[in-house]
Amino acid sequence: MDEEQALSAFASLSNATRLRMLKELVAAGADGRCAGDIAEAVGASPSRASFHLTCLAKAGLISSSQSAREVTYRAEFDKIGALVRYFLDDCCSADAQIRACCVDGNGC
Amino acid sequence: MDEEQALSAFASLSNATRLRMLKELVAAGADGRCAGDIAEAVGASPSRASFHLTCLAKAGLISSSQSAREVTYRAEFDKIGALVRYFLDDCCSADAQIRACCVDGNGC
DNA sequence: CTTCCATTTCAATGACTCTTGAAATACAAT
DNA sequence: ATTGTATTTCAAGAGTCATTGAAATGGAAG
Repeated sequence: MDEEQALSAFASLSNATRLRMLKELVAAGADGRCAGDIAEAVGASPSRASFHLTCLAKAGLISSSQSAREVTYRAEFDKIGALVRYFLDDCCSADAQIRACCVDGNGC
Repeated sequence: MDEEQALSAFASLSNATRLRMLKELVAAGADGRCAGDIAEAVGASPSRASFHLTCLAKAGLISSSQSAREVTYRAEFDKIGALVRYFLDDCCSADAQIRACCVDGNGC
């Protein structure tokens, strides 16, 4: 993960529709979910859903695969973890207070 | 931390100038740094620096205090940690693989 | 082969974001 | 008082992003 990828990922996460889509896909696990289901889950029109899913995919946070006429999207768990790690280590200098906050959740 | 705050925070982090500013401020620790120093560190004009610092402050990731004619900005360590925690817990369903990735950094 | 379904692409529009330089504010020093 | 320094505010312009609905693609089923 480099700065450019991180910026793209953060831009993806700065939109409510996309954040909810990612949430749906993480919850769906390794099997993922097809485009139409995700669209319905977040209340987006097909074209709007496609737009935002493409954005998340370009950022590397999700991936897609086609089978028959359905397109299945999946969360890229490693990439998501790598983003958090990049942020904690490279942007936040591996600061102990920040890490304690987000790992233990001790009163932050 | 709620969704609206997280979206605002992610939007703040999606710009290179601001991401670098945050990095400077985390590295600077609790004492923070004054606006001019931050501007110089990231290579931004005064007005551009002010614009981006205001953006980070509105998102709650940094705070400011004025003394004489200098304005000192500081990273809000707790808020930064809370953002990461919100992302891991609420957006990523506290997923174990993602957490392992970002905490241990085991091969992600 | 025609119709249906899932999804993407496209074009148009409006809204937002970023940058720039100039002007304004506010304080300190001479 | 005047000058200088630190920072913010403002207005204009370019660029990017989001939404909409219509059209296109491509596979499945009758």
